[in-house]
Amino acid sequence: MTQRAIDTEDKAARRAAILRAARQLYVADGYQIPSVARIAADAGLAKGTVYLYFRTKEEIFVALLAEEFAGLIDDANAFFSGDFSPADLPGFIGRYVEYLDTHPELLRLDAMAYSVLEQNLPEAQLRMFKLELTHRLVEAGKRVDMALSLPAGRGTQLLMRTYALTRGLWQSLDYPPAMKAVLAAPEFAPIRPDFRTELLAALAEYWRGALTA
Amino acid sequence: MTQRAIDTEDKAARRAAILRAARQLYVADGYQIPSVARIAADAGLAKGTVYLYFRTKEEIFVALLAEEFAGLIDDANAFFSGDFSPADLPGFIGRYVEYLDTHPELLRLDAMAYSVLEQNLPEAQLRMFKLELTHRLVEAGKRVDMALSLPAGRGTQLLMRTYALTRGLWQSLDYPPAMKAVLAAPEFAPIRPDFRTELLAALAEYWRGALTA
Amino acid sequence: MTQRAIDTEDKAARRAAILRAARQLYVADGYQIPSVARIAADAGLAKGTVYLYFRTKEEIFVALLAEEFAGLIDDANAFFSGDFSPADLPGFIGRYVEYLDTHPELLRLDAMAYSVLEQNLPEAQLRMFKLELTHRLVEAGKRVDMALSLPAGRGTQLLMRTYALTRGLWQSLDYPPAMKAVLAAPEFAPIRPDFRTELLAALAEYWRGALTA
Amino acid sequence: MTQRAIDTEDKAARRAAILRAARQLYVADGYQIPSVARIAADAGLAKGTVYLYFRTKEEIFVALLAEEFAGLIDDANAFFSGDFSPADLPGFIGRYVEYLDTHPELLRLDAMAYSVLEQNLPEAQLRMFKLELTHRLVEAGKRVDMALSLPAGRGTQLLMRTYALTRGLWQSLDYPPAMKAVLAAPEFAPIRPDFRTELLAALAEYWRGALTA
DNA sequence: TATGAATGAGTTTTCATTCAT
DNA sequence: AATGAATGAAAACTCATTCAT
Repeated sequence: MTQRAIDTEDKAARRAAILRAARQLYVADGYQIPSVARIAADAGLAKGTVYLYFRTKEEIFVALLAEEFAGLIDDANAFFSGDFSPADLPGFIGRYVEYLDTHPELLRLDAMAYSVLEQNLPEAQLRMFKLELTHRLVEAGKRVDMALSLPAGRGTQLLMRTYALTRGLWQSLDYPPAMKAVLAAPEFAPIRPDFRTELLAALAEYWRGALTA
Repeated sequence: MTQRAIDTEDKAARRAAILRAARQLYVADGYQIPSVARIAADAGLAKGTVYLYFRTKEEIFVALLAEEFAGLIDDANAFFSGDFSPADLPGFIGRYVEYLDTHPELLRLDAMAYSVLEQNLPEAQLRMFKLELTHRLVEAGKRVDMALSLPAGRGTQLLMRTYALTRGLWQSLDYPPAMKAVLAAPEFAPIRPDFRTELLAALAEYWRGALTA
Repeated sequence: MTQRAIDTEDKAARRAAILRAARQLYVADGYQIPSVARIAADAGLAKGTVYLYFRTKEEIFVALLAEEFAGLIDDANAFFSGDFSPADLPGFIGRYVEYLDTHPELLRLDAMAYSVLEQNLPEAQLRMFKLELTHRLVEAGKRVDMALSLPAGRGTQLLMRTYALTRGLWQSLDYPPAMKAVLAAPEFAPIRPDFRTELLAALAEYWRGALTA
Repeated sequence: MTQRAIDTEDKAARRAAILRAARQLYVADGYQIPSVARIAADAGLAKGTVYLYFRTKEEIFVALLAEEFAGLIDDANAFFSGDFSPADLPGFIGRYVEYLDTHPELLRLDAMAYSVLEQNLPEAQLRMFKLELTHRLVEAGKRVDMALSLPAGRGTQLLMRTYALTRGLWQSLDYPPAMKAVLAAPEFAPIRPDFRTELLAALAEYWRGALTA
């Protein structure tokens, strides 16, 4: 990859390579943010080149998060696009959990977002990220409103609360690899239910409460 | 503070001074973990002295977290101690939210727990922390079981899910000071409801769904 | 050992306990100089107490070295005390090597002497150490002179050169435990003869040359 | 030195500058290993730059030692290269002592080798260092074998013992600058012969004994 | 005498970012 | 555009020594 990326397509490929390397290393390293040097090496680029595509390291990870969230919301959108009746709700929840299950880095990156990224990111970039996210979320909320005949804004609210429950449970139930063995001991059983099962149950309860008059 | 902490009481005071300094700096610094040097200076001690009371920096913050959680759970316990009828549930939720409101650093410290502490903390210390937490939680869960005539274990489950929703919402709705002005703009309204109001509403929905046959 | 050491005997016992602990830890730690805290703990004393017996940490190790050297020289003295004919020389060398073999910390402490102790030790203390050593050495040299009918001073010279060859070979042939496995590979054979064998051979050659007209 | 070392030659110059600074400071500091910060400053580089050329501080000093030894052995090789008769042996010893005399840091660095480097150096690096050293030594040994018609391996042995005697005498006779004045007193005369004279005499004795049937 | 609490100097290494080439 | 050499701030932790009790 010594050649120069002249046209837009090449540039997008470089950018994507950086993001891919960042994601892969983040996961491989046990969810420690990798150094720029490693990301660059993994993407087959020089360190300086990374800074032609992202102004700071945080920007890389924000872009990653944006991608992840976009994927999650798009998937929800797709579900609510077609015909939908309230009876399909369990199907939605199931698919949502399924999506999270097949995108394991999403919730891990997310846990980093609050405590690390938002603190160091220049305001303008955080603003952009949040704005895009809001747009997508509101858009998805509207579809929920329609699908379930809810008052305007209610869908967005439900989705936010759904995601809040999700991220909260994840952080309560996910542990670093080294801890897993330790927590397998029976005295920890109460705090070690399976994340997926727990999330399904909790979301079912929440939605039931939310949609009950 | 050239005086020496000889007896147990004085030592506890020193320990408390370190924790106080750590907590205060963490909040003042915009939720960045402060350096040991700053903690020591703030506590009026030399750097080395801090290491007489805590083996590592992480240990300081784990102790802080343990304190915070203990306070929260104790408060819940107190509520469920006396006579309690299911009709008092809104009162419980209200008090819970109130407690969080008067202990603003709790959720901020908590956000650090997953991403920072669990990665760096020696296994033995993390284990102790989790074990104590589990004990308290299970104990509180039992009281909930009794108060609401629930099957064994259900109370713990409800409390965990309640806290998950809480921490998830907090991370979605809390922003660094610098961002608050930016997000006051109307286009961000959907993602900027007041945390307290939002939490009350979301918990009401969750508990309603959870306790509904 | 909480009692106070009032009389001289008790004091000597304390001092000896410190030296014993220092020697033992030095050997146990793979020849790293242990911290004063560990020495104190191992000797059953408080840290501060160690400083009642030795002004600095270096002083402890110099005292240790002095003990070791005294033992070595005394042993040589004992050998040359009785009737002695030049034909007994191989016996002397054998006994000398034997002594080193049964006092494995001697040469290890010695290797530390030049590079560490002599640099940090206050002049007065180093002076005392060297003076005592010189006295013993000259005394032993005199016995050698007599035993072998050598001109005055020659025995001291021979002993110094003997020890020089010894310490030099030791440093060339001794390795940290971790390296021993590595150096067992055949390509290192030339630099890995057995120390004892090598020393015996080298000393035999040296003395032969030295006593040959 | 804001200029960048792009090509191999410039890089070698940087590396050399670091080594030069390290050597000079080691000697100037009274044979204490200097901090990386001081080495960098002395070499006109930033601290981080040093780590572009050496992975650890120990690596710097091992490189220094390797250079010194290579120089010494090469010099011996040069001597034994041409025609050589056993009668030239005093010439060899003289030249060897001469070389040490003109490279005063060699033996001082060497004293550091055993006690400091071998304890902290990663195994792989120590292995490489020892391997290179062994190769050079064996090579030189072979030349000695040929020159003196000795059985295979005997030359290497003689060289090792020669160096052992050298390093041992050095450590017995070299003192930190502060001590020199003190030891000038007449009572220390027996342990203060001139190193050079002493080494010449001792080596002559050793080689005489070694080559005598 | 004995203790052990307190001190704070001292050092290696990492790594995001810049900028000369 | 791309490179990668150079930078230097930043931070945790150790430990010999002191001295109040």
